[in-house]
Amino acid sequence: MRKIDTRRFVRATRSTPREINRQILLNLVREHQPISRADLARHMDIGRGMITSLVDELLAEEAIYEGATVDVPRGRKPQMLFVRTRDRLVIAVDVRFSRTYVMLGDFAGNAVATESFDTIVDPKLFIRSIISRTKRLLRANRASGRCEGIGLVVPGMVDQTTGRILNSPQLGWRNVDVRDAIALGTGLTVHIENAPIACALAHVWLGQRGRDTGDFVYVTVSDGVGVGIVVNGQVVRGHSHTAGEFGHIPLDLNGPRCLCGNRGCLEAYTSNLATLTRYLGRELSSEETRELLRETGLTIGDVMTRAREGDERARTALDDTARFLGLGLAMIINALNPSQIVIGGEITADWSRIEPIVREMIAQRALTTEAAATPIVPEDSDVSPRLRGATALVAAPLFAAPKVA
Amino acid sequence: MRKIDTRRFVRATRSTPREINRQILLNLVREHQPISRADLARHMDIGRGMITSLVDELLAEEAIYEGATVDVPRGRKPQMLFVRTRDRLVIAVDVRFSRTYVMLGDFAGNAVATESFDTIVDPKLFIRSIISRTKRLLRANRASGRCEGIGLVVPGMVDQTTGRILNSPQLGWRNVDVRDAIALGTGLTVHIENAPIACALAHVWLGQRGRDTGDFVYVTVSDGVGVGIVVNGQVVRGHSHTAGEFGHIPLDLNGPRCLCGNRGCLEAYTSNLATLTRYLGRELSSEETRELLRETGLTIGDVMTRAREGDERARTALDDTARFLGLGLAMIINALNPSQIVIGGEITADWSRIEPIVREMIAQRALTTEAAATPIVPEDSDVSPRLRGATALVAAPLFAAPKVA
DNA sequence: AATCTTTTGTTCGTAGCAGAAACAAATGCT
DNA sequence: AGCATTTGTTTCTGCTACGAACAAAAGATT
Repeated sequence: MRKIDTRRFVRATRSTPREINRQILLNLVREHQPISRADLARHMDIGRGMITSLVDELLAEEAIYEGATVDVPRGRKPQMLFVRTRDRLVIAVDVRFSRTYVMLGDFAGNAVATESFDTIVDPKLFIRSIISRTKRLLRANRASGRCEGIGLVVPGMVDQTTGRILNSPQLGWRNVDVRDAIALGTGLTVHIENAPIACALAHVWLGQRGRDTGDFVYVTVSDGVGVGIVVNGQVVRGHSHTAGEFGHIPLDLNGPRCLCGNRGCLEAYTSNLATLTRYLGRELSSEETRELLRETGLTIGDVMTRAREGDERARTALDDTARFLGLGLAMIINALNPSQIVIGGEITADWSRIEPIVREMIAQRALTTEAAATPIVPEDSDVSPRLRGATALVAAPLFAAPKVA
Repeated sequence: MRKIDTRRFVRATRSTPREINRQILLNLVREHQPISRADLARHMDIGRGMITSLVDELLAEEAIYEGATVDVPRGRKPQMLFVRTRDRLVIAVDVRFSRTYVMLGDFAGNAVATESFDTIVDPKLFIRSIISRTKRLLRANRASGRCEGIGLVVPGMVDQTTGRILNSPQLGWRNVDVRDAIALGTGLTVHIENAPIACALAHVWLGQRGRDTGDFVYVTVSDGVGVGIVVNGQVVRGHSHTAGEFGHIPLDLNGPRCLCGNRGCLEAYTSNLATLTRYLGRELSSEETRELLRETGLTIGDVMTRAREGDERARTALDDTARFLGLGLAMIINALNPSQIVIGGEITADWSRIEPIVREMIAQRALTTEAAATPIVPEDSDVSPRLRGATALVAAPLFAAPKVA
C-alpha cells in the first residue's frame, strides 16, 4: 500500500497500460528466456494477439530478438524470444581510493575489455582521463554505436537529482559535478552511484534469475563497511543520501577510535583496516599504523593466508572480526528483517571459517527463530561486484517498472 | 526505480489509467479540499472534461461530495468538492498489556464514542467481547450502515497475508487468528497491524496535510521501544514481520539485562519501565521490581512530575533516558537517514526538557551536518496515536495508489 | 496421401477511455 | 444589452486492450 504523493505524481495517459505491459513482458523474457509468445500469453494471462503487438514493438526497438524454433510434442513449433544483451555495451567505472578500474562490458555484466590506472585526485584531470579512456576503449573495440551509457561507482554520497558527488572522504571530493561533465565529453548518458548501493543494484538486476530480491541488504566489508538497503524492490538512499551507514553504529561507546571521529563504530572493529591493526596490536586511527601498513604492504589477504597456515594471532584477529561482524549483522536483522544478507569483500574468500562465528552471534541477538535463520550469503561473482554495479546502473533503468501514480 | 517482480506483478488493463487517475484525483481532493473541478484540472494537467467524468464516478460512489459555490473575482463560481469523512465510520481497537480501548470514530480520526475494558487474555473470549462491543457501539450510535471496517492495533508481530498474530509477548498470544474470526462475527472487514507500524500509518494518512511523509521513522517509547519505518511512501514490515526492532539493538554489550534476554538493548535503557527502575535504583528484569511497581503504582508520569518539582533523582533518571534515546535515534539516522523522526509516548509531554539532550547526542554521532539536523518531532495528536493508527488501517486502503506492474 | 488435432502466431472488429474542442452556464464588467 | 471570463458538460476522434476468428505449422490418425 503506497500513498500517492500529490506534489510529484505521474498521471496515467492513454498509453500507460501499454508501457506497463510492455515492461512486464520485457522482464518476463529476461527471466524466462528462451520463451515463446504463447508462453508469455499464459504467464501474463492475456490474449496472444496482445503479445504479438507488444513483441513487434520490442523487436522493432531491438530490445529483444527472435531465436530458433524449438521441438515440442504436438502442434506448431514455437519461436523463442531473447533479450538482447551481447551487443549492448556499457562503460563501467569503479573509482577506489588508490586505483580506478574501467571495464567495457555487455548488459549481462560480461567483460569485453578492462584496464585500470592510479586514481587521479584532481576531479578535472580525473574526468578528462575517463573521457579519453572511454573514447579509446570504444574505438579499439569497434563499439562506438553500441555503447548505451557509462556507469560510475564511487565511494561516497551521491545526489541522484544533480548527479554530483556530495562528499567522498576517501577521494577528498566535495560537491563535485562528475556526471554532466563526462556526459558532455563523451555524448553518452552517465549514471553515478555510491558503491554499496550499486552492488545491491547489481545483485537485483544481474544476480541469478528467479531469485526474490524484493528486500535484502548488501554489506561490503573492505576499507570501510558499507551497506546497501533494498526494500519493496527499491533501493533506500536516505533523505540526505546517507542511508546505510550501519558501519558507524557503535558496538561499544568506549571501543576503539574510528576514522569518523567517534568510538566503537562497527567499522572500527570489522573493516579490513581494523582487522589488520588488531592483528598488529595497534591503534586504528593513528597515523603511525597507516604508515606501517604502507611500508610493509600487508593486506587482509596476507592475514587470511597466515591464518590458514596456522598463525594464531591472525586466527584470533579474523575470529574477532567475524564475531563483531555477526553483531553488526544482527543489528541489521533486528532493524530491517531482510529476506537475506549478501556479503561482499575480501573476507568472503574464507567464508566457511567466518560463517559459523557470524551465525552464532546472530542466533544470540536475533529476536525470533525466523530472523535468526536469515540467510547470510557471500557474493559469488567472478567479476568485481562494483563493476557489475556500474553496469547495472546503465542497464537497469531500461527494465524498471514505469513510474505511475 | 523499481524492479518488476515477475512472480506477482499486476498487468495493466484497459481501465488501469482510469483507476490511477481516479485515485490521484481523490488524493488531490483530500489534500486540497475544498477544491473545484477546474483547479483539479490544472493540478493534474488534464482537460476539464476528463475531470467531470472522474468526479461523477466518485460522486456516484459517495467517496466525495459537492459543497457550496465560492465567490471569485470574475467568471462562473466554482463548485467545491470535499471527501466524505464525517459519516464514514470506523471501529478502532487498541489492545494493550493491561487495558483495551475501543473507539467509534470517523475517517478523519475524530472520536464519536469511546470505551475501554481490561484486556482479556484468552483469545476466544477476547474476540467474543470485541464482536459484541462492536455491535453494541454501532447500534447505540445508529451507525450500522455507515461503518466501513474494524482496525485493530496490537503489540506484536502480525502476518498481513493471513491476518494472524504470530507472536505477542505482552499478550502471550502465538499464532492466533483474530482477523477472520472478528470479520465473521461482525460482517465487517477487519485490518490488524503492529502498533508502531500503525502509528506510522496514522502519521502518513491522518497527519497534517501537505506534509511530506515519503520517508520517516516513528518511534514509540512506552512499555517497550517500537519503531515503524516508512520508506518510499511504504511501510517496512520485514521478511518475517519483525522489521523495526531497533529497541533490541545493544548500546552496550555489558549493559543492564533486557526483557528479551540479552544485555544492554536500547529498550533496557529508554523504555518507561527502564526509566522507572533506574529511578528506583533497581534491576530491570527482576520480578521484585515489577512487583514493586505494581504495589506502588508508580508511573512514568509520576517521575516526570517529580522531576518538574525538583526531585534530583527523577531528573537524572529522565536525563539519562534522553541521553540513551539520543544514541538510539542517532543509530536510526545513520542506518536510514529519514527526513524526520516522530516520537510518540508519555515522555513527549516533557519534550522541551528532553530534546536538547537528544539533539546533543545526535550531533555527536551523526555523520553529516544534514543528518545531524534531522527533525525530531513529538507526536502532537490529542487522540491516542494507536487509535488513529487503527482508523488509518481502515481508511488508508481506499486512498492508496493502485498496485500496478 | 488426405484429414484431423493441436498448438502457435496474426488479423480484425468491438468497445472503453483519454484527449481535444466545441458548447452551455454563470457571473462581473463596460 | 453585449462582452469577457471562468466553470463545467457534451461530443467527437483516435488509440489500444480485448476477444474471436483465422492462418500456419506440425504430428497423429484414418
